[in-house]
Parts: sequence; C-alpha cells; structure tokens
Amino acid sequence: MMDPMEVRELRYFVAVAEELHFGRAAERLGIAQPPLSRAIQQLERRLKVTLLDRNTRAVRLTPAGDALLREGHTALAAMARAARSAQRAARDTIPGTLTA
Amino acid sequence: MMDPMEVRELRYFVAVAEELHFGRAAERLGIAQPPLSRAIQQLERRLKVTLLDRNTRAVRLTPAGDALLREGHTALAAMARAARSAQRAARDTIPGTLTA
DNA sequence: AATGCTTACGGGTCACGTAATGATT
DNA sequence: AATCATTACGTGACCCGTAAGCATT
Repeated sequence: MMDPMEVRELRYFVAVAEELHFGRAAERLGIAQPPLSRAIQQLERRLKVTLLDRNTRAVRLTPAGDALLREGHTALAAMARAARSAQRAARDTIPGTLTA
Repeated sequence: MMDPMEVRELRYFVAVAEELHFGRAAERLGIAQPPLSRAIQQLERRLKVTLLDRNTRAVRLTPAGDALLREGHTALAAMARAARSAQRAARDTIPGTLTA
C-alpha cells in the first residue's frame, strides 16, 4: 500500500526545492507547471508528509522538505552511479573474458 | 533522450539478479513473469547494456549485471533513506517550531 | 512433453499539455 | 490587474495480466 518514491518524483522535488518557484523549476525540467505541481502533491501523499509551504506568495521548505532535499541529492547520485557502474563494467569487459 | 533509471526497474532487476530465475523473482515481486521480462529488457535498452545472459537454461549475471546488483542495493537504500529522513524530520517537528 | 523466457494482445492507470480557476499582492 | 500555484479536462504513453509462441532438455 505504501510503495517507494520514484526517481522522477524526487528529481521534480529537488528542482522545486532548489528554485523555490514552480515556474522556474518546470522550465528547468522541461515540463509545464501543472504536472510538476501534481507530482509534488503525489509525493507528499506518498510520504504522508508536507514538503513545501506555499501559503503566501513565496514557496518555502518545511523541515521535512529540507531533509529530503539534502538526502535526495545523495540518493539521486547513488542511482546515477549505479547506472554508470554497470555501463563501465560492460565497457571494461573484453568479450571473452567473462566472470565464469 | 537518455532518461534516468527508475526505482521500479532497479527493484525488478535486483530481484531477478538475486534469484537468477524470472519465475521466482516475479513471484517474490508479486507480479507475472511477462512484465518482469519486459522491464528488464527496457532497463537494458535504457542503459544500453546487457545485464543478464539467458541463453541456455540458466540465467546468469554479466559483469555489468554484477556491478548493477552491488551498486543497486546501495542506491535503493539511499532512496529509502531519503524518504524516511523526510518522514522523521516531519515527525520530529513540533508544530510551531518551523525553521524560519 | 515439460520448463522457462519472450512476444502478442487488450485494458486500465498514469503523466502530460492546454485551458480555466483561485488566491495573493 | 498581475503573478503564481492549483484544479479541470482530454489524450497519449506506459504497465500489467492472460494467452500464445519458441527454445532447450
């Protein structure tokens, strides 16, 4: 019932958290504001946590949002590293020198 | 054109890589074999890397697959940790003690 | 013939963009 | 009135399960 956070959601959140502005974040991500707004809501629902205060004009991070921003960078980096690691291993493999 | 690996794909791959058997991995994931098989193919296409040798009867890891399995665990853990970190920060926040 | 991965096919969900709405300055 | 996030609405892509296909033992 509580499935894991997806990379796309986290990427979107990081963009908003860094820009503190949905419009600029959407532009940076190459999407429109509405899907970005919805993705953040979905992530908040998934985690059952409020990540952003957008009461007034300004968008600000909640403590939970601040924590997710910091750990989020690490997590996204780890995902990217895993992918690169596989690609490097493939590149460094001389066809015929298999692990077996 | 080369978008990032998703958590679902990596989770599926780890299951197959650990079981070395699509049927058991699918059962463990609570899905059918076909979507699992397709997800692995999609991941291989995305990374442009062959992760599994399923020529003969047995399923075996390629060097790239082996690398992804090891780094993959770390990455999935980092994603889960980021989520928990946000939830913990929210829980530890007394309503009224905001960062501002 | 049995086992096991893959391809074919149909359906439901999800993510997106455009347009309209609401709220704040 | 202007700015900016959200909700409404329709469409295309994606993911899944069932069924059929194909290869190996």
